[in-house]
Amino acid sequence: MIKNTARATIADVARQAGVSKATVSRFLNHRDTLLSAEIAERVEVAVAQLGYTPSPMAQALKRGRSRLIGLVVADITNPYSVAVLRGAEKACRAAGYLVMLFNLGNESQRESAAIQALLSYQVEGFILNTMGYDAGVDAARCGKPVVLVDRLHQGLDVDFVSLNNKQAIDLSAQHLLDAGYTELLLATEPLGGVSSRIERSAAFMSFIRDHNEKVSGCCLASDAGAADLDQALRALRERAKVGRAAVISSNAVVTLRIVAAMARLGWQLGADVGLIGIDETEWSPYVGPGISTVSQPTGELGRKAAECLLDRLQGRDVAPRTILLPGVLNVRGSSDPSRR
Amino acid sequence: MIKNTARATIADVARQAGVSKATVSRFLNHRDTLLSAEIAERVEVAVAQLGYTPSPMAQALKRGRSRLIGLVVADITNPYSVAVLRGAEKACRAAGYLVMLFNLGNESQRESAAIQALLSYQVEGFILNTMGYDAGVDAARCGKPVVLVDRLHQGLDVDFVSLNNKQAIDLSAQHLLDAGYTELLLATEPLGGVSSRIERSAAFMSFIRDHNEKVSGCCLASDAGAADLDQALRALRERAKVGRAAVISSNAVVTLRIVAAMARLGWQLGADVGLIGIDETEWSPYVGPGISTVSQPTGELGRKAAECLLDRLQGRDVAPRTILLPGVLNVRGSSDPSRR
DNA sequence: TTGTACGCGTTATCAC
DNA sequence: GTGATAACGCGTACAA
Repeated sequence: MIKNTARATIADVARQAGVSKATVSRFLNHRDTLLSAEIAERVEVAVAQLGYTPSPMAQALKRGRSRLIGLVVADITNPYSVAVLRGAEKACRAAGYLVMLFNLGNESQRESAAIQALLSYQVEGFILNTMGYDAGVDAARCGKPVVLVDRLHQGLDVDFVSLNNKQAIDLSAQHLLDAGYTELLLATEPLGGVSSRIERSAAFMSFIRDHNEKVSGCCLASDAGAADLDQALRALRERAKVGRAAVISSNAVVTLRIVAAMARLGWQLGADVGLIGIDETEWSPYVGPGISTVSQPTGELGRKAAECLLDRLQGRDVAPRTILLPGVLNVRGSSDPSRR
Repeated sequence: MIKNTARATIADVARQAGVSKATVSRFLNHRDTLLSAEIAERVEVAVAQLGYTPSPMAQALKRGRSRLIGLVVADITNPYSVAVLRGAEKACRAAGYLVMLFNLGNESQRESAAIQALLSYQVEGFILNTMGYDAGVDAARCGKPVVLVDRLHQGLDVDFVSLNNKQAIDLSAQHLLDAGYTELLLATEPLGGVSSRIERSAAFMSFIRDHNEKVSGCCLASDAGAADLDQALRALRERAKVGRAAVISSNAVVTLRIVAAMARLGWQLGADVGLIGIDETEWSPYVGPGISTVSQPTGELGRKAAECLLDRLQGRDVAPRTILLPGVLNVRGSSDPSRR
């Protein structure tokens, strides 16, 4: 194994090229500030020979710019977060930034610690997809730009990128209604101040109110155990005696819980109880008769988030923007038994 | 919104406490080197008042230690990688290290760039779950410890943590055999020099040889399109005229492809063709009659990888270790039609 | 156009 | 015990 080949420093390059460090630095940073072509040549060669790359650490220390962006996700296990992450990371990389990822593993009390850690590494801005228990505030307080994804933070008036929750819920509910389901249940994780959950519930209740002659429904916001969920589904079907019952699940995690409950109850997806879930996944088409979904434009959400941030990093100081992207309906057997 | 509160520096603390920077530094780093209790008190108070935290950047610059670990994954979309990542990140964090994640998005040519980027941020070591196209070598060349997860790199003799592929394949094949399947197919992505794929294929062929009186089988290593996969499955079933046919898929991605093919062909999982996949997923129990799997101890794999690295970071210089963890069988309907 | 000298925030080595 | 001081690798006034 070859030994510790210490990284070449700017001093090494300077020596090799027979110039001063300042000259090398200038060559690297502002090539426009014309240096004699001959010197430039010499430096260029030296850089190539030594395989020199500037130390971002030292650069960050000197100018405060680290070319680092902090990305905090509540739960990396959630495919939604990963998909958004991919889009954001790609956009940041294209702009010459490196993303430092911090995963909370659903321990929201670690949020402040995460921000602090990232802050200490001089990240220039944040993309936050977290619970928002007053942690993003720390970031904003330091004057670093912040973009929120999917979840608003109380008292934080910054750029926000998200699925258009109202549109997505309306799309789902209207589809269910069109498919002949009349008794609806929105299943979500406990609201707990998470804006997307709250918005989806509100949109759902609003839809129900607006269509109360044709359909009725209610919300189940809980992390309740299996027994409780089974009970809720039984009750739902009970209520639907005259019509047909269906569930809208507010994300992929909940969708899987509903599927598990249906399996326990021995009910057929679509036939016994309809189901449509927000969040498209790779497995949606293959579970039972296929699970209907509303796909989020996750890659695009991530890209937009990154764009907002980069925008501000380049100095544009505009009013906080809210970017809402529409979901797309994927109809499958779980909301249309005729399909299988 | 409150303005740019610049981070407090060690100099600020020193001034506030009426001591020198050196004293503050000593207080922070080696508290053992006794300082007068009175001074220690003063510094402690000043640190608290100013909410001072050392700048990892400056520390890294000075001592070369960044408390950063570079983690490169081939594809963050792969749940396996994410699960390993979680385990590793947790262990690193517990040891006071921050993980910098780099996702290749399956563009293996970016591997070298990733290592370079991470290297420039002075990461102290690497955990690599990548194709291994001679990139880890860069890392090792710099004398930084490297741990490989799941995939060996040619010419890189370092710590290696992985599923025991032979055990996992034997477990799968034996189970299929016990369940009455006699014509087996191992479906994998193109081998392409990826050690885990190669090992799984080899273990499979070895199993077939060792049990050739009871069972026969072959490998399908391809990223072939839908038509080709369908064709391969038809051929498989053809060969199994006298007995029953089953597929072992070498990871979750391939499992989903097989499921899709079965759906296209209108065949029943388990009854028409058996299936068992390496990699347990959250959806396995709910696709068709449930998909049998071999779960990898992903969290543990990540933890072990981190431990190996931290070990060397603390100076232990031992011979490269190979840690193989066993898989666990989850029998479901896809390999045991009686279950549903 | 190019080089010198200083400072970014730390830590380590010396004196005191 | 404690305080100057130099250095880590870099960027940039300033002088030349």
